[in-house]
Order: sequence, then structure tokens, then C-alpha cells
Amino acid sequence: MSAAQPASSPDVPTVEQVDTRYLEGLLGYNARRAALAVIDVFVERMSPYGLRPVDFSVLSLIRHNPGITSRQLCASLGILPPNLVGLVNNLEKRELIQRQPHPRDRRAVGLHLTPAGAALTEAAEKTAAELESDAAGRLSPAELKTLIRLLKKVYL
Amino acid sequence: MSAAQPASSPDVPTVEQVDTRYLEGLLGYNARRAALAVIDVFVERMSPYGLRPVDFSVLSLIRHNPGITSRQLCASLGILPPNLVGLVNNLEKRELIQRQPHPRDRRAVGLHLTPAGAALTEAAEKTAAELESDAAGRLSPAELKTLIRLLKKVYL
DNA sequence: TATTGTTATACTCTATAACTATA
DNA sequence: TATAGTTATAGAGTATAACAATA
Repeated sequence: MSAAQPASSPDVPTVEQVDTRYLEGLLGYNARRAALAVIDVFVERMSPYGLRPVDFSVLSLIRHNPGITSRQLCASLGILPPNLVGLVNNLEKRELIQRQPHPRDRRAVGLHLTPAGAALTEAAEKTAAELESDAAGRLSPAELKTLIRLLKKVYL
Repeated sequence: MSAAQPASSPDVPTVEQVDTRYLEGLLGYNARRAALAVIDVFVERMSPYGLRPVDFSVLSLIRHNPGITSRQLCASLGILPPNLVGLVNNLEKRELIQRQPHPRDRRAVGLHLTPAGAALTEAAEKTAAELESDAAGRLSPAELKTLIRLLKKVYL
């Protein structure tokens, strides 16, 4: 009753060219690969500043929100509080940011850029802006705008 | 010569609502957040099958490329060989895949789905297809198609 | 000499529990 | 009782070096 299937097939199939068409049709696969590609360029261009993407995000948020607290940074960036501690300590040791007591809540600490931190962040933001056009190399400005609009629709 | 800057400012600024507009204008920031959002949904929907995204990708590639080797999987998915070993071992222990010696290269091993693996992968791919419309909830089918096209332009 | 698959290992990223000081 | 910040620690994920078998 089971003669149709040889246990160890005499001609085992092999693969010359891998067919990835199925995965390439999935949003998750494409979103992840695109994110990794852009972040790779980001990492490379930010390394002269000694900044990882997350360091850049923190400095930029502090620049545009002087006095922001660790808790607010965590909520904005999806970082867990214990994982932000070392990051902020390093930026403080590098004298890029300063802690100042919160004027109305003695539990909280406001974060501020030092003059050196402000200069570095301004330069890094300029690099980030240039990087956009490179990372999205084959996208026209209109396509880039559309892409960002559609990405926001996915996660907001 | 240095009287203009009070050491501890009398009115330290605080932040009510965090201004994230700058980061929201960057492609990398949006691509990463969108990818994480989609992957979160993916992880949740695939958990009944006991599959992480990478397990799904491997099974799907084996399904569409019977006899694919570990080396080819690594190249297709951007996984390093040492990190694929445990993954493939687990899928084999669960009797979802089978190793068969490569017919022409005794160093290599071809990977194949077992009947149970084929059934699971087929069901998981159906779930993945349904998931697309949910993960991209507020996107129209046309927008989803545009988004995938633009994402490919970024990383290809 | 180069490649496939593998082990061992280290490093980063992310996650959880628990503490302190303030509210 | 709840929150801000912190410590310690555990678990993923990702990286490099080196090896045996085969090409």
C-alpha cells in the first residue's frame, strides 16, 4: 500500500539560483531589509562622530527638547529605562550632555547639551540630512516623501 | 571676562510634550519603526506555529527551493553560518526538515521539508498572507504595492 | 588553496526584577 | 501607592576565529 515513494530518492533536487520571490512579496521582509540598509549607511557615516544611531537620536531629541528627562527619552524612542542609563552616562562622560535637576520634581533630571554637544549634534544632523539622499539613492525626492508618508501609516 | 553665564540657571527649561518632528523626517527612523511594527505583528501571529520570523523565512525558502544548502540560506537571508547551525538543528529535531546529502558535493547537505514541515509551512504562509493586510492596516492595496516597490528601491 | 559545515566564544541589544528617593 | 532613576542580571541576536572534511 506504500510503494510510490522511494525512501532515499535516486535523484535528489539541488538549487542553482535561490528563488526568493515569495519572501520579496511580504511587507515585513522588505521593511526589515530596507531598514537595515539605511541603518548600515547611517552607522558608517556617523562613526566619525563616535555616534551609533541611538546616540544620535538621543542627542537630537535633547537638542530639540532641552530639559527632556530620561523617562521621556525612553518613551519617545522605545528604549527601556535600564538600557538608557549607560548610554546617558557615556554621553555625559564625553561632556556632550549635562544633567540638571528638574525645577519642580526632585526625582527627575533634565538633560541638556553642552556647547560641545550642541556643535557635534548640529554637525551630525547635517550629515544625517545629506545621508538621506544617498541612502535613498534611486528614489526621487517625491518618492522619498511618499515612502516616509506610507511608512508612518504602517506604524502610527 | 566671564560674567554673562550663570552657573546654575535660575529658570531651567522643562519639556511638556516631546517634539519628535526632526526624527520623524528621517528615512532611517521611519523605516526602523515600521519594520519593528510589522515584525511585532508577525511574531505574534507566528507564535502558534512556534516560528520566529527567521524560522519562517528558512522554512519558506526550503519550501520554494527544495535541496537548498545552508550556505545558500545564509547568503539569501544575511545570516552568518555559525548562527544558522542551531536554527537548522532545531527544525530538524522538530521533524519539520530533513538533511539529505548533496548528490554532487559531499561537503554540502541539501535541506528538504518533511510532510509535517510542508503542512506547517503552507499554513504559516497562509497566515503570513492574511497578516499583510492587517499589519498594513490603514494602507490601501495600491499603497501597499507602492510601499513595497519603494522599499525594494532602497535596499536593492 | 578554497569552500561547506561546524564548534567555541565574545560582544551587543533587549528584557525583567528589585532597589532608592521622591511624589 | 505610584513614579524617576538606577543596579544587577538574564536572554536574544550577531560577530570572529579556528577546525575537519571535501573540492
